Amino acid sequence: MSDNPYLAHLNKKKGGSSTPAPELLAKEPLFGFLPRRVTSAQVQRALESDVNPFTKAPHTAQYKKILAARKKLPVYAQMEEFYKMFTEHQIIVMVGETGSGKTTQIPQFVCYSDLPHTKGKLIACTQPRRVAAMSVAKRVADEMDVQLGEHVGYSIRFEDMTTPGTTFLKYMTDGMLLREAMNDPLLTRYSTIILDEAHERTLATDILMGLLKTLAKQRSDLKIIIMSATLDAVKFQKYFGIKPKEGVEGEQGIMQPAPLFKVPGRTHPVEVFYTQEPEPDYVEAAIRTVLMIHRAEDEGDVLLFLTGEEEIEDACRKIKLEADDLMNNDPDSVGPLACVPLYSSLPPQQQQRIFDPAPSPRSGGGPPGRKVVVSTNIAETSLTIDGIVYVVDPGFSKQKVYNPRIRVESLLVSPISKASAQQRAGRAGRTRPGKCFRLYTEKDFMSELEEQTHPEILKSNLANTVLELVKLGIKDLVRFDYVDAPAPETLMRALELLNYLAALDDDGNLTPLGAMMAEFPLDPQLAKMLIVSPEFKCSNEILTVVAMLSVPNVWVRPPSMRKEADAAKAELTIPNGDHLTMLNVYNMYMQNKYDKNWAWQHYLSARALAQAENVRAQLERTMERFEIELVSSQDMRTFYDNVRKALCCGFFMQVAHREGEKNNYLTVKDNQVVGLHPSCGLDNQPEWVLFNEFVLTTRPYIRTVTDVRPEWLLEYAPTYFDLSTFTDGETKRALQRVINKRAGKSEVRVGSNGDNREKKKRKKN
DNA sequence: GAGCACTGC
Repeated sequence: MSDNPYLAHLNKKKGGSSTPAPELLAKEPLFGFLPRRVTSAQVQRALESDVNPFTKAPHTAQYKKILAARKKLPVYAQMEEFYKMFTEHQIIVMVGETGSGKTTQIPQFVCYSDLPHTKGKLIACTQPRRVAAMSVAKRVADEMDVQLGEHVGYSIRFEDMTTPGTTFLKYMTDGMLLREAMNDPLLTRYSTIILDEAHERTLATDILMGLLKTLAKQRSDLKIIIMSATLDAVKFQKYFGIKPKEGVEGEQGIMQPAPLFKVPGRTHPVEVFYTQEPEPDYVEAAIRTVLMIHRAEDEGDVLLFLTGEEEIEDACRKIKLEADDLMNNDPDSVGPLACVPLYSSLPPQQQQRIFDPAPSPRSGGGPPGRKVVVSTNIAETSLTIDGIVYVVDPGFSKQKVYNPRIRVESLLVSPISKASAQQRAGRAGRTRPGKCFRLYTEKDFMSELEEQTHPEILKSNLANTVLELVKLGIKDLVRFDYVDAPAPETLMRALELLNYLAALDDDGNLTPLGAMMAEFPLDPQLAKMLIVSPEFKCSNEILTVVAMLSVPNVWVRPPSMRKEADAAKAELTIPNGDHLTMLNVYNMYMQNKYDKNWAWQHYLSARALAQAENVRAQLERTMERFEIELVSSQDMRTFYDNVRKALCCGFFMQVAHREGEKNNYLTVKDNQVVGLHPSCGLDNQPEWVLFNEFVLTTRPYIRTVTDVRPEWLLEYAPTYFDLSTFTDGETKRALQRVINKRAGKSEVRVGSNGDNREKKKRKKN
């Protein structure tokens, strides 16, 4: 038997169902607990104990206080039902609406059943976002009366707040668990894995669901809980269903859906209103509705959902102007209004303003003030604002769309799903009964909106994901058991890219280079150029470029100071490439670190630059692990050329050739007509450019662009630039000329005809 | 001569 002290006792006594002596329980609250066979009565007794069963320290007064609050959570009342289901099944789907306490309580329930601390195992609970993983872990550590980072911890990128050997309950981002799976495909450290917020369908959660479904068959000791919102539960139940007679010849197993554990939420009712007719201009209608609420509805704050920064800032200005007018015209019935914008690129300090209280009445006894938060989707999932009573939902959000044919992800304002509309409405009922005004007709809601928002896996470029899956040992990507399978063309595009980058061989097997690439938290193109950069004596520089490309835009351009911002940018610009400018910006930032105001004075985001520093350090550690040298060229004549050459090794598939005159480029092979983005710092329009991204806004643009030489492309990516694979056109002819010229040059050396001399002469002019 | 919905490694 194991060295489990509780079990050891049990074996001596033969049978542990009789109630143990109180003195024993006082010292060993977990006495008599059988792993995975505990009852809610046992657990409740342990919870009431004066001794912490995990630390053996006496419980604090705070513990008792929190416990009293926990007992009021809906999920607490269903503890017995939970243990019964958990004991009997390997996989459970759980539905718990907001306020049910599922995220904090269920993992603790599992701890008492798994007793992971006696077996050196852990329980993992994944979250789609870092802040959630951190804050929930803190809360649960308090509830369990332990230090955060000891028995209960969290693990997110850049921060591992766990103690190996001590931590047995770990909250983590879904991406982190996926990373761990790449090095331990059986996830042997875990006794139970809980995927929380599965309905959000992040890429990582979707891949994890596929892995866990397979893993459940290989590891009978592993338990899995999928926690989600109501609408998705049936889909997950079916996906994780089992055929009882699977494998038995001649038997047609009947699919048994995974059991559902359902816990009610604790929210207030929200009354939903629709418009009679469709609204032609949703922004105008939204502003009108907010003002109507302000004039006619009882006290309570308003949350308005719009799609982006510009729209939000614009709406805030208009609402403020009109609300001030209303108040001045009718001070006895209309109170003051504060309008607060909210979107992710807003500095944290300004984001905090959403938590400010509503303005007070202008005079004692006057009409109350009201706060209006105008937000992107960030307020739908990531941030909750208490005190919201009214929600205005125009029914749109910006959504990512991926077009595998031209390999471009773009953002498109699109109608939201029913699930999303429901989530938005719910934001009105967190503190008291509320109202939701939908700026579309009920008929449109019923018949036009999709049930669910498309999962990320259907909207993304999967190059990264495919590399991860191959690293995970998934052989047949097309037949992998996805919850929702991506378009075959998306997978083909990803495989093609990875093959050109030599991460996969022609049979789709991972190459040693690909295995290394998969270890970097980067897109494959970036990982590739980082790994090859020592060959060009510029790994220090490429590491910086890669870090800068991994963080949000560092340039700040306030609408009122565009000229100044552009001038500041011009001073830092390196004329033959935006990538080189990024390198320069980072180096200048590091040189001026003693000056706290440097970033601000140069219209740069200090936050983004600090992030780049952080990413750079993390990538540097991974490079050390693989003994990839950090080197720089001392020769200033070749310094930037080396960087440009290394860029070609990763991004040779993202090259465009100038055709015709003003700002007209054609992407190589895909033949998309694009223009240099206005933010581009190139001083002329070079014939060949390499770009980091292709964006589709008012017209197709390429952004973050560097001037490259066609000779480099032919030399470092001969397979991709094999001319027999090109369609006829100016690009092919231009490349052919380069090849002819090179051949000609070598012929000149052996003494050649006048044609080549003629060509050389032309080139000089 | 334009923009950055939101996450994550």
